[in-house]
Amino acid sequence: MSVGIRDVARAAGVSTATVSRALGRGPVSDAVREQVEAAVRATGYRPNLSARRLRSKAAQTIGLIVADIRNPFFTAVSRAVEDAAYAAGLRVILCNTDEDPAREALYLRLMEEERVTGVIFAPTKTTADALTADSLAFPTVFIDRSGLPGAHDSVVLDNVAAAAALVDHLAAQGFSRIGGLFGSTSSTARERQAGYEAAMARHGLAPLIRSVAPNAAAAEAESARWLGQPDRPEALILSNGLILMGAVRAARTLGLGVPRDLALAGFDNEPWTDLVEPGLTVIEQPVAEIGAQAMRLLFERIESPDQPVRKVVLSGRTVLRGSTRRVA
Amino acid sequence: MSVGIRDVARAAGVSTATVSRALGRGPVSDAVREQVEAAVRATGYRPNLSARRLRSKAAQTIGLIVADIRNPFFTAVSRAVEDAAYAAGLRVILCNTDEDPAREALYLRLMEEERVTGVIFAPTKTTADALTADSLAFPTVFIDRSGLPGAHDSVVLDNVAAAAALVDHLAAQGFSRIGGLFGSTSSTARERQAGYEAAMARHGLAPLIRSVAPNAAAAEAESARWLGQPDRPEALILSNGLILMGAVRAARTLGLGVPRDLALAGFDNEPWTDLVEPGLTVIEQPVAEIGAQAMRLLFERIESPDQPVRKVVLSGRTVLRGSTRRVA
DNA sequence: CTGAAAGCGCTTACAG
DNA sequence: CTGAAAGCGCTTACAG
Repeated sequence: MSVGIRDVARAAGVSTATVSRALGRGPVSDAVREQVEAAVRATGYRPNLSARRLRSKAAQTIGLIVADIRNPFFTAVSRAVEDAAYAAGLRVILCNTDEDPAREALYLRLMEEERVTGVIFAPTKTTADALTADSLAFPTVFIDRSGLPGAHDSVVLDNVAAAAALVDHLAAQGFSRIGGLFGSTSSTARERQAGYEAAMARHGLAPLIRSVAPNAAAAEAESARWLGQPDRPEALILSNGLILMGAVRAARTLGLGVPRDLALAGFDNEPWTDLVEPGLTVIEQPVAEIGAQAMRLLFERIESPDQPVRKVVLSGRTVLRGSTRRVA
Repeated sequence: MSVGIRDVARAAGVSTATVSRALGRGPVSDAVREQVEAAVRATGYRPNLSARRLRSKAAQTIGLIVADIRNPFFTAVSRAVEDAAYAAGLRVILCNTDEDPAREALYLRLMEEERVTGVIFAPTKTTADALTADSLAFPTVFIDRSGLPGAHDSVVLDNVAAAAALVDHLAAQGFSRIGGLFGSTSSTARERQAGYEAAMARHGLAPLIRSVAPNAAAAEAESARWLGQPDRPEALILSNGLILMGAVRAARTLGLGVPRDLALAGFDNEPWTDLVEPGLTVIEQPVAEIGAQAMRLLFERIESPDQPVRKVVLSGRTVLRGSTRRVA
């Protein structure tokens, strides 16, 4: 029924070992290689990847575990990862945890069972804090988020500097009641919060902090509560694109004009942020670079398992738009 | 080094066959099952999925091949597919073709080599038209797009009706120079174009049609050329969310007010479409339902390979917003 | 309910 | 460069 390597061998008049070599990079004569290729075409043979992986003990697979595939940041990063992986002849298993530690555990177990070559992972803070250098059975690079210091290779944004840049800009525009709404699940949100706090202190301003599940619906609800209060902030910093969207919706619903009644600045230069009036000031992350660097670190870790742990910190770019312009 | 089923068997004092049964749904005594589970915990055993798949000839895997993962429509559908798959104990391989027939061929081949249980596929028109009922070695459900009539199960929108609804609305608002910008790669764009043409004819209006690669950059460029002409349309229908975004950008750049200088209506109720002023009129697709129905068709096809081909046609919902309001 | 044995479809030393 | 044979780590008839 299904055609296997034996059928190809028979058709080509060679052994299965030779077929295997001809299809891989083994040493075979040109004449034999052509015979084998003809036999493959004639039989419609497709190698069984499960058998190949089992025997060769090389899964040729990398796992990509992201926190939320609806977040364009992760879609963009994952495209960069996939491009690099397929260019290197590796397949990608994409997993989506929804910021849920239970699902993270599930997928990490799956990675073990797949015997993956390596993993790129954006963990929740809960999971990251529990993972020591030797808790993972495969080479792993953290992305967007870091874990215990020195435990894992990682590629992250300079979150402290980026958040501070937003505060500096708002302060320079004359805003002083600057609030910060940060995600509750990631080390990255904490770092952005720390950068915010440090910068606020530097400007002699009192910090106004709330945290929220990093999705648009939760952010909208929390923003609406906050902005509905009489002593509401006059400017808001939002720690990612989803939270930024939630805040924009809340401002709309409450009838707050941006930036007249409320200035807005956030993270992630998503395609819609320059389309909503008057344009949203954001930190743009080098998404393609993050994905590419993560793959580079992963490949190098696979090559040299014992090399020191590395952390690549990339700078964000501040994109100034109308949402933070001081209205006289 | 790595712990295998033999190590577990030894630790539990049973045969490997018994371990295999205890881990699966084989008949084993409760006492033995507990011993085995204890041995699994003690040894840290993780089954090798490649070996399991090879031996059992059940990949427990479905392939999901989408045209563009940057398109939120496909991200949304893929989440629905994944939820259903993981609930059924199946893994998902997600592939992204970028509307490129060469990449589609590559991934279809990969699906064969993985011996997948089934595939959900959003093909380009080029590939769809080349795929007869028996050209695929695995059960397949087309999604968002259909192929040769009766060749494959599919879940699609009622594209003709949806496009007509947009034309009807614009015509009712008094617009007559209504243009249509459609994607160039999918059967779906063609159907939307057909619905547009029929409705225009019904209203006694002359069709104005252009087509473009279905991405924001190409759509922006084409829209800018079109809208820069003196006899430009006074209203535009855009065949998906990416093209809609491109058109919005072009209108911005040209300084055309919406809807004063240009009315805009499109497909896909993406989160940003109600945020850009004055809100964009769109057809909302039942994305979760599309994913869930596709999985249902796929499961039923796997169950009953010889049942008749089915096509599920879902209705879109017209969401009216300011972008199509007639300004006196 | 349990075990011994065969075998899924490949690749890879080992010889030649 | 090529072939015969072993074996990757499981599951599954086949017996009992």
